[in-house]
Amino acid sequence: MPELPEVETIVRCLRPLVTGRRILDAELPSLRANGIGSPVLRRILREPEWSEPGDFIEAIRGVSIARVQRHGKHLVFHLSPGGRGQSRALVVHLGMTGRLTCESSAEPRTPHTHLILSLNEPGRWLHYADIRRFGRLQLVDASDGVLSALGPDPLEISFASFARLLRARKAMLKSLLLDQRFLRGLGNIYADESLFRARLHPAALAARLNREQARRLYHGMRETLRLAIAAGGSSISDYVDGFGNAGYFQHEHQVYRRTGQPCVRCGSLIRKIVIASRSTHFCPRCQRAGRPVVRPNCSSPRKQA
DNA sequence: ATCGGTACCTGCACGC
DNA sequence: TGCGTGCAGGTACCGA
Repeated sequence: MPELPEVETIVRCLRPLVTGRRILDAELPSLRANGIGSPVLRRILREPEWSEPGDFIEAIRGVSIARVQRHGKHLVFHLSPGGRGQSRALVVHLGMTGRLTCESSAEPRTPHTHLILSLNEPGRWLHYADIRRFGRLQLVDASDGVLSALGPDPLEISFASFARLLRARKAMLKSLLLDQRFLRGLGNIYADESLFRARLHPAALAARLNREQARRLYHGMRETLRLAIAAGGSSISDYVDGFGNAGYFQHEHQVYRRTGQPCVRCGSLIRKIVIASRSTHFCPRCQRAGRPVVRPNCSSPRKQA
């Protein structure tokens, strides 16, 4: 699942390969397979102003990629000229199984390849594939504010600001960390790993944290993300970087998908519960801080592995 | 403000 | 072997 560290890894792979390159052409293989107006493609290409996918191709043909940035879990390709005197960008969200890779062929590598961009560099194509099609491609104007609804980046926010945000929210920590309007970039893996490092119970209420606990969460979250980026992200099922290589942070997970295995810190067995409709992994002994006195009905215990 | 539930979507593990 | 079922979780949306 591409979360902040995976998207950051992909951006770092692709940046030197595509920056300054011109998009010579774009192909939509699912268009060939499903026909014009296919609902499949319309869902992937989130762009209500385009009446036909062909308009999307027309809009990015011939433009250059000025720079590539990560914004939360989104990849942002800034385009120039943007058209209509605007500053435009191609925004890519990889959903759960999305892959964005640099390839040496224009031929789709998988049956789930949805977009292929040919660049003005011999033997260099950008492929977008997504098995489960939760990912989205979107052309936006800089003024659109599509990305401005997201919260601050966890690696950029100061502790003072983070503590202020926490105090203002009553929600459970796990729910909050998954909320992209609160912080942008964390998903299920790194929310669980961050809470473990911070030794905080996932059902603890944000506003009830004391300063020391807030500080542990702040640093636990940032350390987790930095280590994950250094390891090239976590490859659980589908994730690969811009070169098609798997990451290896999954080998360093301390709680995520380790249900029933001993805690690396105390040896207690890792438990799995459900919070915010998401499987949540934690150590019942290390992560007592802030745990609810009465177990909330939304965190009913599930089967142990 | 915050929650649960549902929809979207495919591959895989599982039990029978 | 083959079939049905549950699970995985990103965002969007609805209703409470």
